[in-house]
Amino acid sequence: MIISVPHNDGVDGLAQLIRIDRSSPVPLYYQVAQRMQELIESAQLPPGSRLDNEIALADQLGLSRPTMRQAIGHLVDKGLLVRKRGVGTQVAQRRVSRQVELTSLYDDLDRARRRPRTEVLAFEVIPGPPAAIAALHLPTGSEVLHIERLRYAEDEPLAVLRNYLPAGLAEIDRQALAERGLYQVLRDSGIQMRIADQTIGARKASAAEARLLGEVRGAPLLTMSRTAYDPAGHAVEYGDHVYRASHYSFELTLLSR
Amino acid sequence: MIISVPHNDGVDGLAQLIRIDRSSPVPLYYQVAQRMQELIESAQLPPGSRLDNEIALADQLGLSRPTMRQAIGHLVDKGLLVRKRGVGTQVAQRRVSRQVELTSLYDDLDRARRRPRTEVLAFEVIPGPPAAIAALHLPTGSEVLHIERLRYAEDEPLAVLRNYLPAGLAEIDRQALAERGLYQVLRDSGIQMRIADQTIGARKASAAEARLLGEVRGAPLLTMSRTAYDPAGHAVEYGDHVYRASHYSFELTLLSR
DNA sequence: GTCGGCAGGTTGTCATGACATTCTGAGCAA
DNA sequence: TTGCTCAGAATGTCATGACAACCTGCCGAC
Repeated sequence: MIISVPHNDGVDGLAQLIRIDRSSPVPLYYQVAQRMQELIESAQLPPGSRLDNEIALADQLGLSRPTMRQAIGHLVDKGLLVRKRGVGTQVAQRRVSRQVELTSLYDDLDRARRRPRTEVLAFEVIPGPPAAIAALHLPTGSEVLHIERLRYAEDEPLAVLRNYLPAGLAEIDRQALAERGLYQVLRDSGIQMRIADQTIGARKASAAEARLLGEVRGAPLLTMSRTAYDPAGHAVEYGDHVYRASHYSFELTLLSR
Repeated sequence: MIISVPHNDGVDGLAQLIRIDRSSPVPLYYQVAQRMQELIESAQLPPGSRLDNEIALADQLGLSRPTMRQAIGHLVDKGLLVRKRGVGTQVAQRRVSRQVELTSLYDDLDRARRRPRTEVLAFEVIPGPPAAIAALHLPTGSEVLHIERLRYAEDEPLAVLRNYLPAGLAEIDRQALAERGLYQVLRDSGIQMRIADQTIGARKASAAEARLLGEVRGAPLLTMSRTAYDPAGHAVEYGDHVYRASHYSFELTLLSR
């Protein structure tokens, strides 16, 4: 009788599914990581399947072991792979839903094909309100660009977005804001965002908010205030947003360690 | 006249502030990373200060460059350091507030000295409700441990916590739950949690919830449902929590890329 | 039959060396 | 004075080699 090897869902020909272009400027480890992520997300590498050991994989792909390890480590950090010393490397059991990243609401809606639309309610340079000044770590009395927008999804009002940016940070066009998300506009201006602090809470809608959002007064709203920083740690944006709780919720993935 | 070197807040004797113990089982890169994190958090390495280059640092500490890079990379991932190719490595401008991790509310309150207290309302094995079954990816009809708790902070009711765990996952003592947080109890049982999916929303309080939490009916509540997975990707816990919006908000730090 | 030790396999850590890429600033030329 | 070029310096990438720590399963001893 033939005993089937337990848990052996191994993929022998992983190397055949990955092509490496050594003339590309894209780093080798990144090419491998990206390709492996595609394979995992397309279920060609199903959850639970075991990879060959690092040395064999590196050998098959014509890479060194550190490079292969770097690729695998990248995916382990993302939670797509699980490594166990003395055992091996497996594809993690579940598909990871995309992490809530430093994206704007607009990008999220756009990806979800929810037909985002934006109405710019205010767009002006003003002396910074104390809350914005404090969040952006600016000297008292500094001027800020104040933006207020009403965001729709599928022609239904969804959120009121108030944002404050240091005046003169970037060339921002009011028209661009009506067509794209703030974060996309910032990125197009060369502003990078690396870290953000968020606070998520809830409260009742004021009369004005209820009117804008098509809710009754006192309806529960989800609130999110966020300060975003560039790679050097300088604050570039402070936002104070309210969402219709009946139409919106935040989804996020936490990684431990 | 002496021209001061621009931006040179360099710390020469970094090596003198770091001691490595080669006989320790703790990896060298980790010893270095941990010590550097201490120095940054204690402002002995102030924000903006520049580190020596990797090769010099490695040399000063008697390490190889890859090891030194691994230590620095660790802190870059945490957002404590900023690396720029061709330029150097600097301490990031702002102090990073602690990331919302896979901690329970109890741990957070305990750390904040808010005197958490727990009242266990329900503790029973039941046939799994559909929502819990789906979240935990269990076969229909499976039994689950159902826990319902009322959490206080400083003798003020704060949240109603409903949790579901696969039956028989761990030895859980009702008494332990009254004294510690669920996550601490799970960790003590050897259950590890690596990834969690969370959804945060808001809604009005039901009559029962309002009574438990000392709010009026219709008061805004913050809701959080979470499914936590162990390193292998198996669901270990599903929680459905409601918080008094007037007393609680979520704070989290997002890192991009 | 059960327990414990041992061997083999796999990932974790660390060192050394080399070259590529990128940024900054000094110095030269217009 | 202004703009361009280039050298220096720093990080980014990759290769090779070696040993350590850990897990699993086999196999022998009791």
